[in-house]
Amino acid sequence: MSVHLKHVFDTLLAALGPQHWWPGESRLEIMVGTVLVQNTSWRNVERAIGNLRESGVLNLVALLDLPIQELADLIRPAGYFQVKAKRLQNLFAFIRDDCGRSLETMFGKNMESLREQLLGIHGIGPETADAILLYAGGMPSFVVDSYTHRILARHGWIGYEADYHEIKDYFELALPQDPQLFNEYHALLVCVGKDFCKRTNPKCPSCPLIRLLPSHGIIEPA
DNA sequence: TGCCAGGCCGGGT
DNA sequence: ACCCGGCATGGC
Repeated sequence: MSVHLKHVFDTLLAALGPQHWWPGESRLEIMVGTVLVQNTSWRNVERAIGNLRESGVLNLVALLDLPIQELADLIRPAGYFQVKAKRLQNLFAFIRDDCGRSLETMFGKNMESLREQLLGIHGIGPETADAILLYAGGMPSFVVDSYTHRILARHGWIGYEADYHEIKDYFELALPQDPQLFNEYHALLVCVGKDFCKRTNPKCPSCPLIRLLPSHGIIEPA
């Protein structure tokens, strides 16, 4: 199995090249992006982050003082802007109250305990927590998303009923705990999803998804 | 024009 | 333990 997943990675990397994730110029910007991108296209998130940057509030001090309605108005293009504004404030409050307003302190924590703390924040679920750990913190926490689930299930590598942590374990138990590997792997899976999953019905098990290099070990769905 | 996008939460059964 | 609706903008 470990040979299998590493082989898939090598094949994807050779075919698609490094993805240079996560897009963003600071750890704080990356964290903001992980919340804004929840069930939303990255294109829309870019506009929202652009608004924050142009307004000069893309820093912790400013964000901690920004009234929620002003925050919501700035992130409007990302959709769900009222709930996401609250979720962002919850995350900022965690950094303020439980990390001494310091990202150094935040990511100096033990990964497992920090993950549990992040999951305790209202609006931060497993994917967002893992994306923060991996892409903002450089910690080896594999990120699972809907593409990952669909790609693996349609190849028959996992069942459709597999839950988030089953899939996370599937990768983490088979691969070395290398942040750079986890970083690139998740990014490549999303890239595959974007390029090959467009306009497919995720509820249709026979819908063609992956046509990438079957001769290299990535098989066609049944 | 309807469906989808790098989720998550709360209420109902 | 599921299943479902709500949240919302922009692209194709």
